Amino acid sequence: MTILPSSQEPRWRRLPEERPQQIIDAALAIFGERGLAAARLEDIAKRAGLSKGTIYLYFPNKEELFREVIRQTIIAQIDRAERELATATQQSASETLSQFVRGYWGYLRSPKFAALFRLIHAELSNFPDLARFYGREVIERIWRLVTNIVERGIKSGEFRAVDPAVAARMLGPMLLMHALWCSHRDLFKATANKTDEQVLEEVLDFYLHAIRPTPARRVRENHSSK
Amino acid sequence: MTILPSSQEPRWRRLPEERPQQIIDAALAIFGERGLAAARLEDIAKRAGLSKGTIYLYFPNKEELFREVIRQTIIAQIDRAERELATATQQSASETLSQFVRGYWGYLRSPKFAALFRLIHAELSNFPDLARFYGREVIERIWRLVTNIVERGIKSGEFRAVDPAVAARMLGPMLLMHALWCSHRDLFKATANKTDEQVLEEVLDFYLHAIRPTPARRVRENHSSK
Amino acid sequence: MTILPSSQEPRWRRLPEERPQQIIDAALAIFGERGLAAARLEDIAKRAGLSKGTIYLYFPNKEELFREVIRQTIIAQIDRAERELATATQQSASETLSQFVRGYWGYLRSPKFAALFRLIHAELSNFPDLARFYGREVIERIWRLVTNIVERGIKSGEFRAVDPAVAARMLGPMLLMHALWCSHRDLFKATANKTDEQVLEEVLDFYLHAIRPTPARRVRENHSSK
Amino acid sequence: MTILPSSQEPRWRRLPEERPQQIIDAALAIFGERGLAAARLEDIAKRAGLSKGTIYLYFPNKEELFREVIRQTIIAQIDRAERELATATQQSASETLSQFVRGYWGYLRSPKFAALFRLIHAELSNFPDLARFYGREVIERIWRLVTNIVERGIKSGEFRAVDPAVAARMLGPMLLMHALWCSHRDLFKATANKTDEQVLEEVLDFYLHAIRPTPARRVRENHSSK
DNA sequence: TATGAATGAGCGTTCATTCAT
DNA sequence: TATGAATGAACGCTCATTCAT
Repeated sequence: MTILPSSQEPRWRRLPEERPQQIIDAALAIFGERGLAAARLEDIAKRAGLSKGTIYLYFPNKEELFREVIRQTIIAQIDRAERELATATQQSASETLSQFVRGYWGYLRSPKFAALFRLIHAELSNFPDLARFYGREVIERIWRLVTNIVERGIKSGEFRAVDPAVAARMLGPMLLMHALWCSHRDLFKATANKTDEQVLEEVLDFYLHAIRPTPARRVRENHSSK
Repeated sequence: MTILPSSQEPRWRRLPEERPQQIIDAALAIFGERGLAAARLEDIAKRAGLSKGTIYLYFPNKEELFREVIRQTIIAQIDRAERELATATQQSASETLSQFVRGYWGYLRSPKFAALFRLIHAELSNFPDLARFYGREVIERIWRLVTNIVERGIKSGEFRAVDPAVAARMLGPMLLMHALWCSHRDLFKATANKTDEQVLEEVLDFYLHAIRPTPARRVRENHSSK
Repeated sequence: MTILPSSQEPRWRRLPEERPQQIIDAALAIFGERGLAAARLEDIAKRAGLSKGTIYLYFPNKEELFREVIRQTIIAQIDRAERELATATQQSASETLSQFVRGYWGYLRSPKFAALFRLIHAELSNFPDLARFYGREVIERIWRLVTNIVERGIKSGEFRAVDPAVAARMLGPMLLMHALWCSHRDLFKATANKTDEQVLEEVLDFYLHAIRPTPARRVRENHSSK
Repeated sequence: MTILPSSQEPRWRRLPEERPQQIIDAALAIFGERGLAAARLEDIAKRAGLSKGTIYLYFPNKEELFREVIRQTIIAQIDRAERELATATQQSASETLSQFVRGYWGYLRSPKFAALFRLIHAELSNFPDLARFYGREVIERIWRLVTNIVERGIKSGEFRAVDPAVAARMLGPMLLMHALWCSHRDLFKATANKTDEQVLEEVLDFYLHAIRPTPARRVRENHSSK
């Protein structure tokens, strides 16, 4: 910005505009590790490279910081998802699904998601508005998205005639829990000796099997569950 | 101090042996609501109908109480599961699976599980030993159990030739997340207008579809789960 | 209470029933010295021989402690005044007045009053309810009391025909400010080399002169007290 | 920094010389409302239309600012009084007294005095030097002034033979407390339905009655104030 | 065994003070 | 000269833990 930054311009000190995000990032990390109550403002400040008091220049108190952390993280995740989907070329439903799953998996495996998941669940009862926001803007959004893909697959004959809304509900849980397990391979043997890619493929494969077309047509099927 | 009332005191207000369990039950409830850090010993005592100091007669401190709560709850869950399985008559794999799922679902929908799940996840990083214990004794145990059932089903031709360990890993997530959603119908539209039974059937049906035999060979299937 | 307090009964630990008053006394002293905002709870606790946390067993917070200190101090002053007046034998108005003034002066010269006066005035705007309470229960009460005495004196011919309510209003200020000055002889020369008694007599004498009967009629009296 | 706008800048936004007084005025107001400890530098700055840091260009710290506020306010009051007295034409002692009282009353009823009074009393013990300064330069000065007037009145036969120093001490308290009461008519019924003028007249009248000549000698009095 | 008053370390929050711009 | 972002010491308040009864 400045023209001719003379050689000894010593330092630029972080821009105040970055502060809120710096703090939110640090806070998400600490809150994620310790939970709301056990997290110490001092640690958040230290992690953000600031002093305790500075946080209060940008957030009125710990709880509001927490809310903002959750809100921002949710919003960031929505934005990310939307940007990703925007670039999705239209292919077969299976391919679309596969592409979506890979993108989603990337997010589920990030530390930000792990923290968010823990916080949302741990504080569900104390912050019902945040939980509602999360349910509406994240869970349901993904659910509707997958529902659409499945619907398309059914129409095209790629998938069997499941209730798309029901089928869509099954995908998230499998991905999510497997991602959590992959984040703690030391704790859960199930995924201990598999790579992320393997696990992902197993989930996707299993899911596609569940919605693969029933071959029959006229073939005498009677496996109607229940 | 009191003079005289020597021999015949009505001495058994409550069996002291019950105390620890009383406290643990109260603690699980409070910890489940508030989390470890935010839970107040005073509230736990009140809920147990005792006074604060009494807790220290049975547990050395808050953290140890927490550990014991988690341990006991996990152990109780294992016992319960084993007792349940002991009574299981051996039938087709599908029927066994169905029966297991129904029993498991009952547990997943109980408030004790909800509390345990939240606590384990919230304190994962602070109590890795508990998390490991949980992973080993609960997650893996169930995983192996389902693996066995699936293996049996494959052998009997009821299920397709999946990797049973992989297939087994898929069941828990779907049940668990759906149980959580059912516990918060106000937050998640997906299960809002379904009964628990409907949801359970949907999951089971979806799961069985995923492992139903590939019709390819010959179209002679007749396993109709349930 | 205990019969036969055996010799080595080691200590009786202060009775919890005394705690609130202990704290209030200490608080009045510290608040009086430093004011509400500058007083540190820790100092109040130390002065009461307790630890910081103990205060919170009896008062919900600093402000409420302050209110209670003021309330109690006001009430104690009212009680004291009423007890004193109860023993007052009915004599001439002058004598009654003199007796009242001497009693009031004793209170005005006590450190409790000095603290109360400072606090009430310093926090007037922040605690209008307390100020109102003080005005109603202390200032006005004394005012009415003196009004009555003056009225009696007028009827009996001891005093001139002043408006008794107006005359009554003049007494308090003179006593009060002189008491304050006497509490700070180092600061105010005016009372530096006089004893409390002298000052008191001067005020009383001056006041009685102000309401002494106008000689007019024909009576030629000159009972100037003292 | 800026290139070109060289010579003709409109350079005198506000004279820096005014700054200290601006700050002192704002500080007196805020200190008066909140007290020393509870007043926030930020609020003082805002009230002065400046930013927090600027105060430190003129005062080394909060306490020194406070001292300066008190000192300046006291000095201003002295100046004001002296200027006023300088214009006083010499008349009868009663008239001089009356004139003085009216001027003094005007000051006592001003918000500046109310603030000063509260602050001096609230911080008496923490700033004994200021209290001494106030006692010497304000209280005693007025005391001596009134003493002189009374002395003159005694000599002229307008007043009875009181100890002028004693009589002088009685005036301030009555005026001061009545002024305070008039500032809080909502709190003190005594002055609720009187105008400032009425109250002032009542005080003056009462005071003059107290020092009116004793009729004893000969019943030739004619001073009746006003 | 059970109580609950007392303690004091610990943390959230405020705000006087500093300092780079 | 003026700003206001940043700091960190200080203090109110909480609550796990202790202990006399």
